Amino acid sequence: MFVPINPSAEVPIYRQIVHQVRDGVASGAIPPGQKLPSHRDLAVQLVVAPLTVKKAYDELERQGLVETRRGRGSFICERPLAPPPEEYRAQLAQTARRLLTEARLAGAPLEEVLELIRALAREENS
Amino acid sequence: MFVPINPSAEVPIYRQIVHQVRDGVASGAIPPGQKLPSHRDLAVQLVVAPLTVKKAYDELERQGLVETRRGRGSFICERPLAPPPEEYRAQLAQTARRLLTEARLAGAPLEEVLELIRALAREENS
Amino acid sequence: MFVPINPSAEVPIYRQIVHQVRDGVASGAIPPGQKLPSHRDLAVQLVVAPLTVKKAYDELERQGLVETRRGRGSFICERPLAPPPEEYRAQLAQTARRLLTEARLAGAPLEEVLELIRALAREENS
Amino acid sequence: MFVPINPSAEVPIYRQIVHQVRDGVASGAIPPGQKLPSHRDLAVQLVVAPLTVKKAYDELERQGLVETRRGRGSFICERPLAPPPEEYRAQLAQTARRLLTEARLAGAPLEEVLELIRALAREENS
DNA sequence: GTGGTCTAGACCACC
DNA sequence: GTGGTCTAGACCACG
Repeated sequence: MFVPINPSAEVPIYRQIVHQVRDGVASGAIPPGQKLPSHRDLAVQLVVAPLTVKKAYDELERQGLVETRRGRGSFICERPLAPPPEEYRAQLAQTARRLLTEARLAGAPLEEVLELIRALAREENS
Repeated sequence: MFVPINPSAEVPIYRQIVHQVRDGVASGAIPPGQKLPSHRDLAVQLVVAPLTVKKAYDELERQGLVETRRGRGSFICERPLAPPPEEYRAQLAQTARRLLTEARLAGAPLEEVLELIRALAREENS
Repeated sequence: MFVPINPSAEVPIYRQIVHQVRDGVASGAIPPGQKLPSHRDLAVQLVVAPLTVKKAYDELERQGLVETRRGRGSFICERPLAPPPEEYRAQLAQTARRLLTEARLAGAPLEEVLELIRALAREENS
Repeated sequence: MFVPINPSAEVPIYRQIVHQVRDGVASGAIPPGQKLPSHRDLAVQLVVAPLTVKKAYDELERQGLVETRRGRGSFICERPLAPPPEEYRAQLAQTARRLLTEARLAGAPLEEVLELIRALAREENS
């Protein structure tokens, strides 16, 4: 369920974990209500410090994606999240813009970018 | 030609500068061979330390997008880049994946993402 | 493990540090996986500014010889390098050519150059 | 007789010119007594500033390799140079050491380095 | 004037 | 404690 962490990557370890959970939820791989591993267990599995996993879970809780019940563990929220309306669209546009820039510099035409996205979407739905 | 820096943004200042130049080249706003401002001048213009601009220029040079001639200044390369084929496509796919994740969590359907990209592409071509 | 820096040498300090590490790895004096001193500590030891050591470490990382883990430190890569095949041989030939030129102008015959190299090789292997 | 200058190279232009002359003399391509082009002519040919060529000629004169006669031009000295004994051997050893380091990191065995040098020596003598 | 390097100190995020 | 970034100023070599 979790893929290995890259400790040399530029994005901090705790955020790599956050992304993994968010991706899992967005793609449906992790269903609402699902119990997450204890931060200690996940730390062992990912070969990182327990505090680091804890920080990721805290971040997810702050984002309203995860709920922690004392003595029970951490769970994906049933109604995962209220999409913050405007701000999020802006973020979306910015990521899209970066994608376009990268594509241009790599010499990939627009149509190829669109096809790439369609392919990824199909892949995650299957 | 350069837009203001956001010194409190999460992405480091030097990288904001890198992105501005890359975006400019990708969109055609900065033509090949164009001389960039001296790193000192740009530092004044952007209200940052000269070393910070220097670091951005160094990075761009390492990426093969910019060429520096001592005593002359820095210039956009004539043939801006030998696209590192595999590696870059992987990067592209990863950015695309992040875009999809963000869209899903924001509740935006696939078609809306595709339309957003098309709109941005049109906008930059006009 | 590190020898003193010559701050008045023509070759920049940060590159002297790069060379020391490269030499150490090439000769086997610094084994793969070895942790390097923190750039602050090494700065104290070599009596240079921390940023200068940092610049050297960054360069080594770009060369694929060193791997940096945030909050952990910098380490010699386990499989130190994927030798960039062509480019590196060209560099080798160029250095060899400079050696020959220097030898000729110093009046040293070819055989003496060869013997010098053999002697250095023996010395480092012992 | 002169090969193009690389204005983006790390080694300064004037020194690239110095090297070209030194190499030419060492290999015999430029015979003693040979007249060098005027610094203005060479500047045109190499597409650099006249002052830069002048600086290279000055350097060569300081090294005792070139002699300038006012109104006549610059000439390679008849008895090109008194080899500064000790200092130069030390320099030689240092260059040899760098060659060995590069070779090791490129994975080239000692014998290959020796053969490379022999090949270059043959090449220049032919 | 331009880039190349270096310094001494600061603040922050991460582990 | 560790790396990551930034600053403000300095000096030098180059063109």
